[in-house]
Amino acid sequence: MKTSDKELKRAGLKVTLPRVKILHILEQSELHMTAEDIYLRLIDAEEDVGIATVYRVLAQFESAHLVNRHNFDNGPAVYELNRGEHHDHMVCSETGTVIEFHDPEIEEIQRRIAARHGYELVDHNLVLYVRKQK
Amino acid sequence: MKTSDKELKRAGLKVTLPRVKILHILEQSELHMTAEDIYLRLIDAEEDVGIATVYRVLAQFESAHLVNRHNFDNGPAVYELNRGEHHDHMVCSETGTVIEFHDPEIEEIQRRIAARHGYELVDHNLVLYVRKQK
DNA sequence: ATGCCTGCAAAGCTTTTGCAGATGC
DNA sequence: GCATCTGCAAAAGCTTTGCAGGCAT
Repeated sequence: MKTSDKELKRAGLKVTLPRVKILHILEQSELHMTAEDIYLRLIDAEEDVGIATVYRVLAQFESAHLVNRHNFDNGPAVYELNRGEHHDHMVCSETGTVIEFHDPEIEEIQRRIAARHGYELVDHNLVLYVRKQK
Repeated sequence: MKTSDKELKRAGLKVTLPRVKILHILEQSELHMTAEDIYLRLIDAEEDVGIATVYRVLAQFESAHLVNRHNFDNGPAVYELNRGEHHDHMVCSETGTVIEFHDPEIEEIQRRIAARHGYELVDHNLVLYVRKQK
């Protein structure tokens, strides 16, 4: 049994063709994919999977923490495989390029800000909108 | 002529009843309102304004930097009057309370992170999800 | 065999757009 | 008077849901 199959089992999900295919697509693709991106790849591969199933599977994967979903600005949601290391995103407002980064200092400051208000940090969402330097 | 009328003029917008009403509602309300919230207040006030106009006016206000739009998680977009001082948001994941904060240090670090990748910071979106300390 | 899973189509929800008439300047 | 603006309704874009049949275990 393949490791991706185990990941599905561990998440309490039956090992079905759509789920396996979608997991593989996420593993072998660019970082961020919309449900439609994934759907088109399935069509390309002659797999007969409906867009509704793509959304359902992605929602299940998200609950199981196999993937993370992001809502950049407006536009459709994008999904990325959860590879364990937390990171934030930087989006170029001109080209749409997405860069990932991680900064321990910024995370620490966030914790302090929350604490200053009597809270503890559970999660956060940080997106920098940037432009190429001239 | 009222100051809110001047704000509209300055933005290159004709002073029309829907625009004045929407601006007043934003001035006199809780921090974050959806287009529908605003629409309902207009209905309440017996103003005959369509939801399409609310969206159009809010988009114009956003272009004119009179309001800021945020997309928290999914759900509808929320709008808030631009009162000049930039701030970020902290949302309590248990009560839904929204707290505004501003931290110059975090802004500076963001600028540095962008610069480190050859970009300049245009804007950012930071939301902390927090929980009351025990 | 059974309960979970899927495709299809239809509906849902938020937001945008086309158009003919109304309004501000 | 003329361009801009507005309400209405319809469409668009993304996502969810109901249902009848299919598949994994």
